[in-house]
Amino acid sequence: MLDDANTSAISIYDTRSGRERPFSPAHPGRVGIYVCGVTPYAPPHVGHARPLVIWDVIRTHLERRGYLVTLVQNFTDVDDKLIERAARDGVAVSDLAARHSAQYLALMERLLVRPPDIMPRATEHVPDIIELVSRLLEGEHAYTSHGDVYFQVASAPDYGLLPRRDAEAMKVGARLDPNPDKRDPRDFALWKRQVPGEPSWPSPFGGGRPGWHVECSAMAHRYLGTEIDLHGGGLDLVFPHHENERVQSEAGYGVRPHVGFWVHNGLVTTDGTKMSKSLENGADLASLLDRFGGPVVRGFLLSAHYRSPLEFSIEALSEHARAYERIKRLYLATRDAAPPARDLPGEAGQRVMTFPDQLLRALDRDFNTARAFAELFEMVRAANALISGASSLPSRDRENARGFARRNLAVADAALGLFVRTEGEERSAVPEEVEALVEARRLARRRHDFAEADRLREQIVAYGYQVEDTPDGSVARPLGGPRG
RNA sequence: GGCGACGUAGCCAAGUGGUAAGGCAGGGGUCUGCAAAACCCCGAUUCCCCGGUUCGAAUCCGGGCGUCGCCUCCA
Repeated sequence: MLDDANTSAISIYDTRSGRERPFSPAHPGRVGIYVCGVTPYAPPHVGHARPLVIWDVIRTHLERRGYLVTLVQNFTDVDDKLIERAARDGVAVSDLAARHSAQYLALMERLLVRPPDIMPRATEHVPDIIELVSRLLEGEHAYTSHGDVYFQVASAPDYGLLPRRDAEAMKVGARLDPNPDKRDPRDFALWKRQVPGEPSWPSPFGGGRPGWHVECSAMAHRYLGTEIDLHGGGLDLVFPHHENERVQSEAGYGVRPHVGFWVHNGLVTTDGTKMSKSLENGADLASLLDRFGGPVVRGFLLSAHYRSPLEFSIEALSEHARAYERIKRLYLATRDAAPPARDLPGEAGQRVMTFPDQLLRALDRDFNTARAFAELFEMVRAANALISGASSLPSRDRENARGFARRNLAVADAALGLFVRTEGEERSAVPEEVEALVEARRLARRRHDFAEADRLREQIVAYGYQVEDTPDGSVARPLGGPRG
């Protein structure tokens, strides 16, 4: 099934215009995406996982619709926070950044996220940053002040466009910056002068390091050119980060607009408030992955539309784990099914056969993963009804339904990333002792000694397993349902 | 204080003008030695409140109330 990229009906919500618009890239058939990554100074929490998973789905869907996608996601590996933390812990900034970047990549893999095409680091693009700052100085969009370089906000007449805020009001409303080196409180640092003990690089405007915001403009330009089709990040980056990035890119590279669609994801909250590293109320991503497995955490993050706020709790995650179990069970039950050979009867049959199209259509509409899951669950119910349940279908049709289910789950897996394929994460084998108890119980049931059978079941439960009797025999599963 | 977003069943959550998806929890049934799983049936005469536009509004407009976010650390 081939899709013509030019006729696909993808629409995307754009923060700048405040509405959903039909998507079309600057260059037909190709999409350049820049997503703001992290400043690797602390272990990630669930909130950091959201954009990772969302952009994995977006990227994959655009590819599925025929686009050639380039996804760039950066590491801002030199920054105030990093410097403070490194000083506090008595380690080198580069070591701290390297350690947390590596951990971030490992967690990304556990979330079943494909690595972005390019993952640039700010420290490896200092020449690009210097070049941009030089251009801004030449164009008089920036000025130097005691070794610092500031962007002159007054030179961007439309400042406030992205956050849709009044530029003058921002001047008044801005927190008073005690920095007398700035001409305007809204001005922001492009280059920070060298401070002993801090990382620094030589530059035409003196030794120092990049300010926050420039690195993204420079790296996006380096890998994607002057027109970025999709630019993403958390909603909390809209201002100041993305707005500053926008004005400096447009002023420095002379393109406007330099971004087609600004795509911002809603924030993950706990107890009704935003999760953040500084507040330390974030649930540690690594421990959640240990407890629930990649697919469940991933599915939870996709269970709401990406722009909605998402309230995190162990209960919410557990609830999603139970929902996921329905999908996983069908997956396990149809793994060995042969490909579908002919049409399925009835309404349920229609539902099952048309699923791939329904799923893709849901994603066309601003990557509506919540709706995609609804389609998935409806398909699962219809497939189960055909395969087992009250189905009166002949076995040939049932087998065919299994084939369609397998195909559908493969499609859903490709689009949403539902199932782990690596050995290490697969469900661990049932211990021998438990297998022995299952066998003993089978014998007890065969001689109709149900009291003994029930006693053995209790023993199996004591091992943390639950036994299920199916037409194909009895199987033990870990309590809490299938994992990963 | 300014700007923005959101407010849908017990809980989570789709739905942007045509008469309320899906999931979890709960109740009843089928199947089963009993369970589990699966399937079937049951839930908002109604979408925070009040007005307005319209033949028709959860959806558009105005005004309240509430929650959250941003206003130079932030995914």
